[in-house]
Amino acid sequence: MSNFWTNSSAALSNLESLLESRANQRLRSVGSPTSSFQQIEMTVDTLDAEQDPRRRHKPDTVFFVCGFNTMEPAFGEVNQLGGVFVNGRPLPNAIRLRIVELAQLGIRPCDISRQLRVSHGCVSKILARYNETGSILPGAIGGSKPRVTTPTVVKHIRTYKQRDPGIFAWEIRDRLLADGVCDKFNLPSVSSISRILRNKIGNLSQQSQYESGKQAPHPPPQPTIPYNHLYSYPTSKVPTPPGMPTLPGHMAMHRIWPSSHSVTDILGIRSITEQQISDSPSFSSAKLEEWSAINRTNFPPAISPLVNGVDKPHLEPEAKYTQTPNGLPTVNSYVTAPNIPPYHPHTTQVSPYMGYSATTSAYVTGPTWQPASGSALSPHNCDITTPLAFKSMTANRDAIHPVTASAL
DNA sequence: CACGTTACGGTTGAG
DNA sequence: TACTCAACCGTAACG
Repeated sequence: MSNFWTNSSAALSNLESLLESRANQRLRSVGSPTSSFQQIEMTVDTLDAEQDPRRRHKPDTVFFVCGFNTMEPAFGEVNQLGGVFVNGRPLPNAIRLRIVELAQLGIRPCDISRQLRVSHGCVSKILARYNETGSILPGAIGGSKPRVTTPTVVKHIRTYKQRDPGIFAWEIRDRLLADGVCDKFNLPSVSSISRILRNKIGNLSQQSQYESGKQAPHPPPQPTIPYNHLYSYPTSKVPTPPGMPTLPGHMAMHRIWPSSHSVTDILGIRSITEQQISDSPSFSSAKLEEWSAINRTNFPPAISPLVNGVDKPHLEPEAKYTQTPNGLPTVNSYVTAPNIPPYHPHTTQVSPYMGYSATTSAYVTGPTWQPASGSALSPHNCDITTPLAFKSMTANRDAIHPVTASAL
């Protein structure tokens, strides 16, 4: 264990210098800091929007770089570790990814917490979620539960009322349960049923009194989709990625996590591998299997070879998000600061100017460029840089995301 | 000291 | 359009 710790620390150290020089080189190559930041912002916003259709028209919490964006600047708070966060909003994907990557390198959560200046509870939560779902991404925020009184339920209520105009709302409720139309979780309240009877069915009972004698008996209500199905994100909200088989109903019961949303895909591995395959017929399919064979459940941090190599099966939980195959973060691409600035617990409202730009990855810290405000605070400014996992992938990634790459 | 859990104050977005 | 409410968030504190 201690060996691993030593090794990973050394590796990390080497990697830091490697990436720092690489990032600095890139920054020089793109010109002014302004253009760099703007490019990063564009890239990051696009990527996040692609990852989460619910944010498609609205960027995630944006840590706008002061003076680089005409939009309203975001403000953050400083936690006890000196990291900047926005209350109520998820950490940027870059940070989330870093957490997972560092854990994969065998770095202890407490150390990750300190390095990234994220509370240990948050680190714990993100790692636990990653272990469970394979995704680093936050859950879907906001929205409402699906309505209980679905058209199917209303239809059945109508049927009951037609068959027995004198039926009470509570009896309807019982029958909905008994017939399997609803379960205890999505059973409408008596008041809801009354409201349906009043508003949606109206004079039906009266009408059916006249007609019931003539009508053929209604077929018994067919048990319909259980609530779980309803409560899980409706499949209509889960666009099936191109080339991905549509999930069978029982699969949709779970929160589907398309692999397009996995760390692997966020990092662009699939794109890379696919590209390699298409570009090079000789690319062994075993390579792909290699990726996919690495099961997330074999997550022991010190053992699992690559966080980025952990590909998610297509049927993993969490269907809320979609992501383009190139849902690539620029995680590995932020300029590191040689030293972590001291924690200044002055005000609780600071502008995370030098922070990670926005949502996904790319964030730039350190002395490369200083904001006009002179704020030394950099959210999650840390001295850990790129994971080892993708060292060999960077060239390919650059090709895939020229904008992102050029910004760094 | 490390870490899992939870209360809290906050944001978000469908209904 | 404004509001509600239940989902989520990360932090801080506790054990």
